[in-house]
This record gives sequence, structure tokens and C-alpha cells, in this order.
Amino acid sequence: MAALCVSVRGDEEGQRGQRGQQAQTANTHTTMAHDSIRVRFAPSPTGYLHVGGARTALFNWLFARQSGGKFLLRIEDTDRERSSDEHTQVIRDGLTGLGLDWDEDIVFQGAGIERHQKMADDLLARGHAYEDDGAVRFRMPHEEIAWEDAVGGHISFQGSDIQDWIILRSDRTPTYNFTVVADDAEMTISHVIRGADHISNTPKQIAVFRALGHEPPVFAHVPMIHGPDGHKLSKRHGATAVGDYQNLGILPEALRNFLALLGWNPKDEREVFSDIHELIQAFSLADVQRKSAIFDLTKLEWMNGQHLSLTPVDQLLPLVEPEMKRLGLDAESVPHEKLVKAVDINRERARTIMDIAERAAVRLDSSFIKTDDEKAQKLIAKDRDGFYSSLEATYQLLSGMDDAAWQPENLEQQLRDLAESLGVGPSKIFQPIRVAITGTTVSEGIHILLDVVGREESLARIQAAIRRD
RNA sequence: GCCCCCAUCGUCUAGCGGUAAGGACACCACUCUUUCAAGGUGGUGACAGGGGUUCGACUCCCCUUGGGGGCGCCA
Repeated sequence: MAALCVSVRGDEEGQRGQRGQQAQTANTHTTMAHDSIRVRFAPSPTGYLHVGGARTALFNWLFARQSGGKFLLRIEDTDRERSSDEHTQVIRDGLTGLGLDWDEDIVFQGAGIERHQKMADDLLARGHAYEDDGAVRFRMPHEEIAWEDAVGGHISFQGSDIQDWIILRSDRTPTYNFTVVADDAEMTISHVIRGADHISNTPKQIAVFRALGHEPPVFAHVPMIHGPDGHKLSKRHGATAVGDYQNLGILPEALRNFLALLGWNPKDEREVFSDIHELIQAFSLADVQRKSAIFDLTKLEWMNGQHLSLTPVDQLLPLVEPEMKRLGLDAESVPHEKLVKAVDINRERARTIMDIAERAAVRLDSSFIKTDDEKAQKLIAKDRDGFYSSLEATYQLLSGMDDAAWQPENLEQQLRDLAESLGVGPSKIFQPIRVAITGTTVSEGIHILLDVVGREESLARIQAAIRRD
């Protein structure tokens, strides 16, 4: 671990800040001291990775990857009550799932207690803190404390507005605002990129940095994410954890893409970033919004649909198969080729992985055929005789075709010819087939559907539908 | 109560003194089509209010209002 030392950051760090011009410098490769850029994500292991935290991590990561700096992970586990190894694992998995990898070993804040205590004692000895009822309280300087926030611009507090606060409890355990500074200094963090809810902690922390004899890092406070009601996104809004969205059938890259665009935009019309490198290149701290954003699930789903149709089947299969299993269909029990077809063809009309799994299941196992689709029922009711006679004619035709003839182009041609010979529009033939095979009025092209489901099974389903008459 | 931050379509946003205020999601038409989705075309829809500054303000300044965040021996 790096020795505790005064920051080696150069002048460009100290001067940076006038939002815009100079913050921009950090994002381009014109900065000399690339390797001095060190950012961190510092969640407390409370059981899940919040999407707000995930976005903060993402911005840190993008900034580090773009600048050639380091992205570090620090677990704020000082609160023993709420911390656990499993909780830490959830965070690691969440970040990894989103493709956010960290450099160096994970730092556990709890490991630094003795150092924190020593630093507090030092502050005490030098008059920057004083004892109060057994605790150690930091003496806030009565002066203006301001900084150039890389996102928020100039932000200023009066030290006199802020109460002296405890850095060491009476049981000698250090408090959050103090350990953050101690560890950021220890880790020689150059840019603290975190949620805007920490803005009012910042003057306290700057004061400690100074008392400790350190130049404060560059601060960048990214706006918060709110729920539809405008309040801080919380559990009562439903899904707030990264894991929740995986369960909702959202691709990690779609969530990542969506999160990147909440509070930031590339200044051009790009929205769907299929290549993470493109995102890294486009990202800019200075262009991060100062206004909080509302989490819009509908747009996330749209984004997911975009990524779904960009993702090759073989990458999708491992995600779809567990969903199918959850529905009660063992993917391994069906021929692989059939599975691939069923998934692939439904990729582009689906918004979530579940959509795909459900549609695929219908095509692979007749027990998943819908029985309660309103539109399908209406279609049948509208013209019962036409529906069944059409199905019978279709069955006659299709049962006469062998496997070799069972090809999409041929199927379509044959069915069109049938419609013509019967003197009806194609939909009079097509829709009944669709209903017989899927139980719904919606599917891929009918000839594709017949191909995906296969000759034998298709015929069986049509016959079964006729029998139901 | 005190402190800080924020304010363009319902939502995400572009705008950086002179624009018919642009894009995306959603929504509504139309189109394509065997259905749906996708695609294409078009449409509805915003500068919170009031003062300044200026020849000219969405853009700069101030106030109001509204929203958010923070004020623990929590993190």
C-alpha cells in the first residue's frame, strides 16, 4: 500500500476547476501527469448496489479509463453493524457485471483504524481538534471554504456556518467524514467523483485536508437520481439495485448505457453506445449535468431493446436459458439449433430478456401456447367458420409437404397460393395459423414461425386447434 | 430553522446574446406490411415568475417561487 505522503500532483491539478476549459483538460490526453489521476468508488457494503452508486462508479471508471488513470475500490466498512462479506461481494459482482473493473487491491476502510486514530491525535495535539465528552471534535476554521467543482463550478461555504464535528467517537472509532479524508489522502486520490449529496460534507473534508497538510483533491459532484415523484430514488420506488434490473431482464450494457446518459450526454445525437470504448472516449466530466435526473424505466427498456437487437444470439443464450428454466422449460431438452432460431428471431421485437424467453418457450413447447389472448379469441369469434375452414385447408396443404419442402420461402409461396385459390386475402390464412401455433395474433413472419416451430410440431398444433372446434 | 445546490417539451437532454428553441423516450397520425415489433414520414409538446443589463435575452445579474440535498458519537 502506498505510503502516506503529500500529494505529488502537479500544478495542473491545483489550478483545475474553472468548470469548462480546465476541467476539460483533464479529459483529453493533453494532461501530462496521466498516472497521477486516481479516482475511487467508495460504497458502504449495505447489501446491494444502488443504481445511483453504480452511475457514480461508472463516471469514475469512465474518467479513469479515458485519462489512463486508476480506478480504485474502497469499501467503507467502518460501520460493523451493517457490513458483511456477503454485502461486499454483492458490490463487487455488481460492478463486475457492469463491466467496471478496478485497479489495485480493494481497500477496506476498517483496516485503517489505528492510522485514523493517530491522525486524529495529531490534529488534537496541533490544536485543530479538541476533546469533548471523551470524543474528539474537529475545529472548523471560521473562514470561507470554497472549491471549483469539476461539475458544479464554484461552490462556497462559510466555515462558521458549520459546527465543529466529531472525528473520533468516545470509543475512539473514527467517523465517516474523517476517514474519507484520511483514506483519500492515503490513496493519493486526485479526483473525488461522488454524489451531490456529499456537497455539504465537502467543506468539512477540505478543512481536514488542510489541517493535515494536504492539498485537497479535485471534487466533482454528480447529480442524484430521483424517482418518478422527484424524490431521491429509494426502495419504495421499486427496483433500485443493479441486481433488480438483471432480474427484470435488462442487459448490463443497456443499464450502463442508460446510466451514462442520465446526467451526461456526448453533445451530439449519439445515444446507443454499443462499444464501451466509444463511451470512454466521449465521456467528459465537464459535461455532466448539475441537475438531478429522474429515472425513466420506459426509456431504459427501449435502450435494452436496442442492445438486445445488437447482441448476437450466442451471447444472449446464456442469459435467456435461465429465464426459460424459471418459466419451467429446460433449454437443454430442446435441440440446440431450434433453440437458437427461436431466440434469434424474437430478439428484435423484444424489450427484455424475459420477453425473449417467453416467446421462445411458446415456440419450443406447446404447453406454453397462450390460451387467454383476447385478440386471438376475438379473431376466432368474429368468423368461426372461416377460421376453422381456413385452418383445415392449411392443414391439408402443409401436411402434404415433406421436410425438404418445409422451407420459409416455399412455405410462404404455398400459403399465398392457397389464399389466392380460395379467393381470400393472405391474412385470412395467416392469422389462424398464428393463433393455432402461438395462441396469439402476434409473431414473426408466418413462414419463419413455421420454420422455427418445425414441421411436425406445427402440424400437431394446427390439428389440435382444429380439434378444439 | 440554518447552509448549499438546481430550474428548457410528461421524461432524458442540445443551446453557451440574434435559432422557425434541435434531438431521444413516451404519445398521436400516416406509411411499410400477413400480424406485431422495427423502420420511414409528419404531429402534439418546453425556456417557472418578476425585475434589471443590452439595440437584442432561454442564454448574463438580482429577487421571488418551486424542487433537491445536507445540518448525528450514521455512512
